[in-house]
Amino acid sequence: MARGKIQIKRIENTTNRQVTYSKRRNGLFKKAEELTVLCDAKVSIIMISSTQKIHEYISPGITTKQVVDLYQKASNTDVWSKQYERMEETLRKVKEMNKRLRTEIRQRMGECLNDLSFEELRGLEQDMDNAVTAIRARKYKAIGSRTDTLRKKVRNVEEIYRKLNQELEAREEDRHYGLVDNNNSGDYESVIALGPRVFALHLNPNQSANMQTCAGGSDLTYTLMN
Amino acid sequence: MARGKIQIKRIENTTNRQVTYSKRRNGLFKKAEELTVLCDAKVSIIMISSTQKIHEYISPGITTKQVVDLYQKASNTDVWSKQYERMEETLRKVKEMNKRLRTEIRQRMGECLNDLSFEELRGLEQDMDNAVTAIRARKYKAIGSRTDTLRKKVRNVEEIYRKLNQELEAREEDRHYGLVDNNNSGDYESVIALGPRVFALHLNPNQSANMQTCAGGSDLTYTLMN
DNA sequence: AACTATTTATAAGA
DNA sequence: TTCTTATAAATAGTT
Repeated sequence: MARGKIQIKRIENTTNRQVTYSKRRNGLFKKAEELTVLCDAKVSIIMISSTQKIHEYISPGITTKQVVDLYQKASNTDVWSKQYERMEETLRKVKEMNKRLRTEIRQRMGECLNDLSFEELRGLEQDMDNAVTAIRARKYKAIGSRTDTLRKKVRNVEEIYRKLNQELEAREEDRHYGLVDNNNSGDYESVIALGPRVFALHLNPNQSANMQTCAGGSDLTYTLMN
Repeated sequence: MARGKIQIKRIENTTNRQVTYSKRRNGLFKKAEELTVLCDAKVSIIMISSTQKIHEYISPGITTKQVVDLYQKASNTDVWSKQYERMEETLRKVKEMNKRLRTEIRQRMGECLNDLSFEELRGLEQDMDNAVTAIRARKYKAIGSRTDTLRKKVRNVEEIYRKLNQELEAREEDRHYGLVDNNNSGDYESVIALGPRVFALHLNPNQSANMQTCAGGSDLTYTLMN
């Protein structure tokens, strides 16, 4: 385009090629800039030189990412980067696995048994029987430990009852001898009712145990095991 | 650049702007093409006009995707972040669901029951019982239809047996009167053993049915129902 | 990187 | 849109 016309074909001389690349790249970017301003357009240029260097132009007021996103949207090409494709594949597989798991659960719930062969049905039944056995065993174990806890609570209550009775009897005896001791003994708080030998233990309904609750008089409140 | 210099600023007249956009776009693409050939480079141009139309140029031998991937790698800009993030989130959720499904299956197999409460255990047991019942019912149904098939096979064998016996007796009678008929009768193939009235029916072991197999003599082979 | 002869791009008009 | 064409801009080859 100056000092002689040139053929549009690869410049074999490396230096010349790189110089021309640099000059024309600037020319291209300048044109892009003018276009941007004159026509109120947005331009993204990405160039890769023969030496694999990357240069870009992007119109002011926009990012390359935005341009590419728009391009992507418009061209309906959203399966691009390798990573994206890999992730899509993974997602597909995980979803597939998910579906299979759901089917298996449904089968284990007694649904969708139509596509099982007789042998598969037999296997599933066997499997389920074993599972039920395991679950039942577990449940019994849970019942057992729950019962143990309850038994301990009962023992705790019985202990409180026993100590209270002891103390009460001791005080009764003391009264016979005209002695009254205001000190508490033992590691529990005791409030002794003056007057008739009646008291109440406030228990939660499910902690009732084998204590009889007597009506009237002062209330005795004990902290039970949880 | 011709017929008078212009200011590089937005062209207010819409028509002029669009005409200039079109002309300069072609110019830009032509320059990009020349650059591609002369300098052995790769160029990607994406342009968005003021009317939001998208045009692109891409050098031969490469795709816009490839250019953008390279650009992404070089600039460390995740152009796809939005979509990528969305997909990542989806993948996370699906994997989470997957994990829960696996746990549920394991529990339904009688494993990993530790983190279930007593009530959950009870519910699971109930559920499993129902499922086992359904599966067992299904199995019995399958057994039923299998038995039906077997019964039909037995009837088929009995029928063959009956016809053979009939024919054999007819022949015995004929022999009494000195007559031998070489024609087969009926829609089945019959091979009559000369000599003692013994024959065998070859059955698959599981198709044994209630036929007694007689030893010795010639074998009669029949095609049984499948 | 600068120069400049020449080619190329293009603004305005048709 | 396309063609024309005068002129601005780009640039190949040189320094």
